[in-house]
Amino acid sequence: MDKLQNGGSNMPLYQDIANHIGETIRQGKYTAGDRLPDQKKLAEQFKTSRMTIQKALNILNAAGMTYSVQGSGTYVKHNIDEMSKLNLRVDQYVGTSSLLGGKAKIVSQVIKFKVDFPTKDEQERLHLDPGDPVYHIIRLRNVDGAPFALEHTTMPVGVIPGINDAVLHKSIYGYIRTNLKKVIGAAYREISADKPDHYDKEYLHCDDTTPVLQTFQVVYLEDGTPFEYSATRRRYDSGSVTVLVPRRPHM
Amino acid sequence: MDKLQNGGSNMPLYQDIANHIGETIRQGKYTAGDRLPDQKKLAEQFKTSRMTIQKALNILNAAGMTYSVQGSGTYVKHNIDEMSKLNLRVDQYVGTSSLLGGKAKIVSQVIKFKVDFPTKDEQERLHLDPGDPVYHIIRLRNVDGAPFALEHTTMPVGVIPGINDAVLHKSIYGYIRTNLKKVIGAAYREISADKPDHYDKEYLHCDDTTPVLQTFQVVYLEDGTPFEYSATRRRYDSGSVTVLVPRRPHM
DNA sequence: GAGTGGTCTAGACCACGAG
DNA sequence: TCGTGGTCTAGACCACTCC
Repeated sequence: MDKLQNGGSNMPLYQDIANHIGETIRQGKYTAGDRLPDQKKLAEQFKTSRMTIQKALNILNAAGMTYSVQGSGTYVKHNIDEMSKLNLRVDQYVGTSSLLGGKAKIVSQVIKFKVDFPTKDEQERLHLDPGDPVYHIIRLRNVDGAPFALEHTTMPVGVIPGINDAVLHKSIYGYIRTNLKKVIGAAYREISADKPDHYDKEYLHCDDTTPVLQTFQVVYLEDGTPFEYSATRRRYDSGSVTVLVPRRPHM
Repeated sequence: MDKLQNGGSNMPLYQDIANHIGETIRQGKYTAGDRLPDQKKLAEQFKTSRMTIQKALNILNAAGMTYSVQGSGTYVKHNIDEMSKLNLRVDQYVGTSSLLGGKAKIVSQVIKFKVDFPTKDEQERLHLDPGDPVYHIIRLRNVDGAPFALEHTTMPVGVIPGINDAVLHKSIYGYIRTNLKKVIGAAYREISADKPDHYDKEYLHCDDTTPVLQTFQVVYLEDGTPFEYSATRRRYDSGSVTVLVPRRPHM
């Protein structure tokens, strides 16, 4: 019947089932507002237990494709198309390199690169002692030949050692994952508008009436160690920052 | 023992256990980097099964307090303090009324309130036909007597009926939850910088060099029906928008 | 190999929604 | 009252790290 042709996948069963049901929905077998078969039937259909079906449905619910109502059933939402597009955006790694679909050509120009002791503010944000050195980096990001953003980055040398010019021209995040084999965790962002400073005027061609969109962020490793404190500044007409605010969770 | 004195709580057991462990961590019994007792021990300690303990730990992991490594253990993160603060911000309902801790006094001044047919853009965003009427609302939000934000709101009359002047001066969201008994779901936001328009100049006292921070959002009900399309405009010096980007989830 | 978390089962009872 | 999803159990096996 509806057996999974999973084959050599090493994915958990509930993940496979979630993908399978999600695919079924996207194919239009169930449309907006429809009720899915109940958990007992799904368990029989996929020859598994109800707990496993529930894990699968939880994934679909969290992904915004369906929602469950106790005593009633599990239903297909009315805006899957948009939500799945939005989830893609949220599901991307932090860092400018992935803001666009990865298709544009990004060239980084290093404007400043030196090592200092951290300021008071940086000590607090990055959990550092006054004697722990940090990199201070300013890079101009050019997209398809045009200046796009200015990135002011501070990183602790002790957490992310071995940064050099070659790394700066490629991807710092790739270096952290591949060479340092560290797992990147959550990030905290603060988005604000600002008047242009002299860097913005020089490199982004701003004048006094050109608003700047600033995304300031602290990024943490999986274990909670902060490793990046940065501000990305862009002209107001170069796009926006998108956020998906999920439905209020439990805790 | 470590028995829970839950008493008359109607919270699920795993939620109680998560709260309990979280409280223990906050009290400093476990500090940054410490490993928690393994799941088997926790199950014995709380007189429950391992599956229930896992659900509790999943909550703590999702909340950013701990993280689990297969084959190794569950550990306390290094930045609980910040993360819990950030989670509070993310955990709040959408709408200006909760941007500040709820302590400031907010007074709404209705600048415009009428019913129209939707524009092309609004039809798309709110899934409407050209003949479905919408409210067009502009409100000035004053915080502690000073103008703080301009909210341009569009809502479908068919989804949110019965809006009137009394509702506008209080909370639209409260009206939706309490009177219409509808459940609010996820929201999509787009944050950008902009030059001031004539409303901003008149009501927020902007001049030509004053950047404006605009938060544009579409809010959905639990079943995925979009019910609000709005733009909130503030002066660049009135604060920022904060976002917590969680660790990349499964789907 | 011992110890850990991740997955999965085959049941059970409870809470809630709808007719 | 019946059907639904939510919770919970007491085990089991597997994948992974290295205590």
